[in-house]
Amino acid sequence: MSLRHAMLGLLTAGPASGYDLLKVFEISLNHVWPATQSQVYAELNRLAGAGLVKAAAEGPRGRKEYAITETGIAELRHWLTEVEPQRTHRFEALLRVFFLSELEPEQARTYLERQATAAEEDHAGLLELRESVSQGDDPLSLYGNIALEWGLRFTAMQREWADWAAERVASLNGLPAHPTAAAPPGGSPPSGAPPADPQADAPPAGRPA
Amino acid sequence: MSLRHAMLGLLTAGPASGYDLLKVFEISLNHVWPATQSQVYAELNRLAGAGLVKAAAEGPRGRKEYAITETGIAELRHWLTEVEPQRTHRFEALLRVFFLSELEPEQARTYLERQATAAEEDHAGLLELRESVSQGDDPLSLYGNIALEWGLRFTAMQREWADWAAERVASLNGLPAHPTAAAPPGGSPPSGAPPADPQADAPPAGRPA
DNA sequence: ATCTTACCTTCCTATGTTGACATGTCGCTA
DNA sequence: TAGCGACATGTCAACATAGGAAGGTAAGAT
Repeated sequence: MSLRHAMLGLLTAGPASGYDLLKVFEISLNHVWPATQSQVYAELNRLAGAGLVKAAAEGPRGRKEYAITETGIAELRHWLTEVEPQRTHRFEALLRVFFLSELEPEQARTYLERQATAAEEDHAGLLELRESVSQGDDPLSLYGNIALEWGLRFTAMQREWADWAAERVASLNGLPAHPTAAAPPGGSPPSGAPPADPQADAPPAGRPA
Repeated sequence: MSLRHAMLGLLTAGPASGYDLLKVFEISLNHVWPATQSQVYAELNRLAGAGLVKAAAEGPRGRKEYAITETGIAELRHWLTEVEPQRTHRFEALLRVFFLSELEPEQARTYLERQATAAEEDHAGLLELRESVSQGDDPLSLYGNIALEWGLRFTAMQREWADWAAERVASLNGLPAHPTAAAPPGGSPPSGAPPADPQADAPPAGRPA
């Protein structure tokens, strides 16, 4: 039940309405723990029923603000410290890789290259995000920055892996080499984007001691 | 509906029963796309109803083998090439990071250190897996290797990030430095484990061009 | 000969998740 | 002042996921 705790966590920053929380989910939590409107409102009512949050104020258009209670904070802390995080994840993009042998090698390479592009776009988006919040008057909190850093490293890793994999598929199938990533339509090379892997044959992951 | 396609994908390797598929999910697909028994059997029936697989044989103990049909293969290819992979993921371990400010810095560091340990264990498990399959008579298929490489890079990244984050939390809160990872109980340093980040202040992710 | 351990499927309940639909309010502006 | 867009909540049906109970069969070990 992570949704519940995500909402409790958001409410520690101050009272908010379902609508407010929804915005946060859409904007900043979307790639970490997506939630829909129906989930948020329903969970808010359950949370209130369980005494973990309480209605704090009523606003203009039927707006209802909720605040986290002491019980709610205790529950959040308990979750953070005592409950084991779930270890299994679902990676649809990776699942597909297992079955890429059903396609022609060139199609497989196309798929991997698309993954690389997508990862690079995500990476660029996060870099922008970092800039925009750094310029605000108060710097992102420590933990916000740590989470952002995770995103940067993850997207960089994805990009490098997909590039490596695409090249491997190509070279093992005698496909013509691609012109080392067609220059982006913008013109000058974007700085801050993770560079492609230098060599394609030696995976750098399981490093020697 | 990725479960459906995962099952189709597995059936391209040859006919199998629900039980067989279940084993594959438990053993090799568990960290990519977990599935339960109730899901697998139910989906198999739906798949058969939709003509994407067909009952191929009846075995000893009520065992029913299914084989993928032409329609099924076409559907799998369609999914691989035409359907956009889902871009949003749920990372519970990362979600928690957003709310770590609710804890004492030392507790937050403990959490991050546990993440680092878990990532290292996962990494070690994958290295073992790679050894065990490399020693088998036929090498893992190209795409199996590519997926495995993803896992190795992912766990290495997680480990490095968590180490970095734990140190950052400590240093920004004046916590005593830990003795650079207590020596593992085994004795000699394990080779193959990803090394800790050299310096703790300069995140290497958003590399300059 | 019996016992245990896999093998193998079906059914059930509870919970989580999605997407759509329904409903209404307030503030701005053409 | 009419209309539009943002604000704001609620409900519903369908599907996905988790976990377990129940039931039975075959093979191998003691």
